[in-house]
Amino acid sequence: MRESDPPESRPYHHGDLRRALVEAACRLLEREGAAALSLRAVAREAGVSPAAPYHHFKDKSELLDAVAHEGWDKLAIAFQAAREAHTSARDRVRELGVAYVGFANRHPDLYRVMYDCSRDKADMPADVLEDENSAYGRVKNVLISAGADPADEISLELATIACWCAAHGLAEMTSFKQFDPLKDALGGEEAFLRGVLDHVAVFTKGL
Amino acid sequence: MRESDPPESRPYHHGDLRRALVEAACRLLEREGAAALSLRAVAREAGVSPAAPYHHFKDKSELLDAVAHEGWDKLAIAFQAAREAHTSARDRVRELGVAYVGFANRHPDLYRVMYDCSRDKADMPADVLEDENSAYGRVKNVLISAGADPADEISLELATIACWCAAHGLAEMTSFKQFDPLKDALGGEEAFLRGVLDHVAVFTKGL
DNA sequence: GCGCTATCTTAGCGTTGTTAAAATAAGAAC
DNA sequence: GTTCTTATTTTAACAACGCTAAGATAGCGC
Repeated sequence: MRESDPPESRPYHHGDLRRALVEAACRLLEREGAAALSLRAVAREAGVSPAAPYHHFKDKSELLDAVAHEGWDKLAIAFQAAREAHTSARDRVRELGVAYVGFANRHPDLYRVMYDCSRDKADMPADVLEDENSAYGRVKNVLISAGADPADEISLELATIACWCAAHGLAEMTSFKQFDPLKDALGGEEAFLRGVLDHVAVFTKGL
Repeated sequence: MRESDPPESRPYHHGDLRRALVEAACRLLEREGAAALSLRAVAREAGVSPAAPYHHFKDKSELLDAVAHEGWDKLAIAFQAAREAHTSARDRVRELGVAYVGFANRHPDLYRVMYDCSRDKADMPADVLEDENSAYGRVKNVLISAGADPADEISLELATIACWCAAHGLAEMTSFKQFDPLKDALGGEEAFLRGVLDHVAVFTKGL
C-alpha cells in the first residue's frame, strides 16, 4: 500500500522507519520548504500513518533535532571542501565564511531548522562546538594558523565567536532584496559575501 | 462582556480594534512568549471573537507585521539612548552594537517576530534602512564619524552590513549556554558583548 | 506451537488559521 | 426621524495540525 515502492509493498514493520522519517523530512524541506514541514506531512511522505513517528520520536521537536543533526553533518562536509587551496591567512578565514553562508543559501530551510533547534535549546549541538574537526573548532584552528595567539584563550574564543556571529547574521540576511544593487555593483553574490566578510577583521588583535 | 473593563462594557464596535490587537499581541508576546502568539489568543486577549481580527488584518502575518513595526520603533528608541556619551569612534560603534544586542536580549520574542517577518519578505522594513535616523542609517553615520570615507559608498555599505550581521548573529546567539563560562571569565554579559564586538573591526579599511 | 513486546493503524481530542453567513451598530440620505 | 448602506463584529463551520489512547499486526524467544 505504498506508492513509491511498487513490487512487494512494504512489510508492516518498516525496518528502519526512524531513518526513513528523517530522510522524508529532509526531502520535504527541500521540496516544499520549512512551513510545510508538519509531522503529518513527514509521515505521509514516508508512507506511514500520522501516529507512527511517535514510536521513534518523543514529539515533533525531536524529529527536527534529528534533521538538524543531519544538517550540521552536511555543513561539516561543505567546510571540509573550503579548507584547502587558500594561502593567505585572511583568505582562509574569509573563505570559511563564504562556505558557511553559501551552505545556508543553498539549503535555507534546513539552515533555519538547524538554528531554530539550537535556539530552543539555547545551545548548539555539542559535537559542533567540541570536536577538533567540528565547524567551530575549524574556525578556531584557521585563526591560529593565521597568527592568533593560541595561548590567549579568551581572545581566541572571542574572535571565533565574532566570526561565527557575522557568518550567521550574513547567512540570514544575504537574501534580503535591499542588498541586490550592491551585489550587482560588486559583480555577484560571492563578491558581496567576500566584501562583507572582509570587514569582519578578527585579526586586529592578533596581527 | 469584557473582563478587564468592568463599568460600561465595551460597545459592539470597538473604536480602534486594530490598535488594541497589536497591543494585545505585544502583551502576549512578553507574557507568554512567541510560541503562544496565535491569532485566536490575540483575539482572546483583546476580548473579541476569533474572526474579528480579519476585518483589520488580511491574515495572521499581517498582524505580525504590525507587531514587528512596533518592535523596530522601540529599537530605534533604544538606539537613541546609546548614541550619546561616548567619545572614541571605536567605542561608539561598539556601544551601538551593545545597545542592539541588549534590546534583543530584553525582548527576545519580539526580536524574533521582527526578524521572522523580515525573512519572510526577504526585506527589512523600508524605514529601517532608508531613514536618516533609522537604525541602519545611524550605524552608517557613526562609521563616518569614526573616519570611514563617505565618498567610498560601496565600502561604507559593506562595513555597515558587516556591523549589522555581527550584531544580529550575536543577538541570536548570546543566550547560548556554551558561552556562559566565557561570560563568567570576563565578568558578565556586557563585557562578553564588548569583547565579541571588538573583534568585528570594521575600521581596518578606513583607519 | 505460545506468548511477549515492539511496531504500526484507526479513531479521536483540542487547537490552530481561515472563510461564509448572519447579527449589530453607526452614518448618510431623504 | 426613518430608511438604506456600509463597516464592524459574532457564530458556525472547515481543514489541518500535534498528540494520545486503543486496538491490530508481526517478529522473536521460548
